Amino acid sequence: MTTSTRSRSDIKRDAIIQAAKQAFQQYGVNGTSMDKLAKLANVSKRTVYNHFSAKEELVMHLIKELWHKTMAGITLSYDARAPLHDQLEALLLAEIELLTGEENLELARVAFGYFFYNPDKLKDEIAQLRAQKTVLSHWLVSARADGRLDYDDLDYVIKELSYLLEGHCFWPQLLNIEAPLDATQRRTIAKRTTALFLSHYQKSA
Amino acid sequence: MTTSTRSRSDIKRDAIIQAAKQAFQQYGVNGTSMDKLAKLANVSKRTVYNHFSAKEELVMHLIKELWHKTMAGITLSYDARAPLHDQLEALLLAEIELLTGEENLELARVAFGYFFYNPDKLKDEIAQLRAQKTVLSHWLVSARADGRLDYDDLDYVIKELSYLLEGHCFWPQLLNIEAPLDATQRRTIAKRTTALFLSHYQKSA
DNA sequence: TGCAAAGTAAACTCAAGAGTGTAATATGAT
DNA sequence: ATCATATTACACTCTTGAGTTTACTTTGCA
Repeated sequence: MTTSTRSRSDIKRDAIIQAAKQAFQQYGVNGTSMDKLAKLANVSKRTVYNHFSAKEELVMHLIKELWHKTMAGITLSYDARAPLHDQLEALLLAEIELLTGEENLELARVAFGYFFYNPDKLKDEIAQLRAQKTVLSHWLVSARADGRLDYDDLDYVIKELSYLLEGHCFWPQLLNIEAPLDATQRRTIAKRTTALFLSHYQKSA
Repeated sequence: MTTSTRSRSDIKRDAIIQAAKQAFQQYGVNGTSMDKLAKLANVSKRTVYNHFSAKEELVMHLIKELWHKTMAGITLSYDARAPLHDQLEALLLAEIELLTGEENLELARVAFGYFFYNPDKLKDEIAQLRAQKTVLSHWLVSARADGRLDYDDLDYVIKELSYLLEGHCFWPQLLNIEAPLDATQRRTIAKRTTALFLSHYQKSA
């Protein structure tokens, strides 16, 4: 059957992609030669080039694939009747799950090694990333409009929250200097960050 | 005079170091060939190798030099009579100056590009870095002992403060996605971070 | 069985980059 | 003037890695 033919090719392709993902994370794009990659994928070098005409193409493919996986974003909107605390905690927890997700870290590591010395290319990507922060910002705006939060600079406040989360969940893991967080630790961070945030910004009637 | 002989050699040496510092930051260690470096330093390649027997030696020299410059740390201790707010703000501002200092960013960029795929080597360096956080931790311990702060987990609280500062002053600048902060911005961050922190942890006797 | 698409192995080209050897030159001290 | 030392230009070796060529094999389908 046609499925089968397509299948063999796809199996090879997947092997290449898997090997690339793993090798690029571990050794970096520059640290992974196409020969090494082919060996890791149990595939001949020529086959690699039959699927991806150049190394750069493979890199880009990976980044985009991982990016789309990560983009399965958060859906949660402001509820005027529920306690602020619970809502924010849930929202932060969702953000944390996103940050700590293996897909996100994988993406970050590959992209990072690739874009570190190409800040111009990087800026465009970051712009897209920032656009995604809208769930949190919607919630913050709604809560303020509802008279339950009191802050003046939305962007700054978003940064405060983001930096707290990223500091705990993203940078140390990206650099492999801290082990990935388990569910309990993630909950704790969501809780404490919520507490810290609300004790400063919740409107004291 | 001997000074003069030493001088010519030193001039060359300095030129090499300057060029390396600048090139390693801009293109990364791997992105800077020794030929390119020699050309940038206006020095023959052979002279580079006369001063540094290998590229790695040059990299290490740079990292150590920058490290020592950065280590001219902060001196500030807890004062039972002064307002908490003023003390913390001053302390944070000092930390911010350290983080945003060109030396620190230079160090970080070079080290980063170098250690990113050597997490093992990196861990040792980080250990030293963490040991330096003692000024802040002394202050926090003293203020709690004096009954003016209320927190349970010192390490966590230090992390909260560090992450807020790093998020604002370090990571974006490291990645060149945000312009360096001017004095006003630095003060603002110190102020707001102090406010956020104290509204949660100051003992409301 | 036979054909077409995909895969394979290995030798190849080409470029770049680390590091060396050497002979000639510049510089500063005596 | 002379001598030691540092610097230079440049050709060289060696290795690595990207991408190609070619001749051969496997696989699955008709």
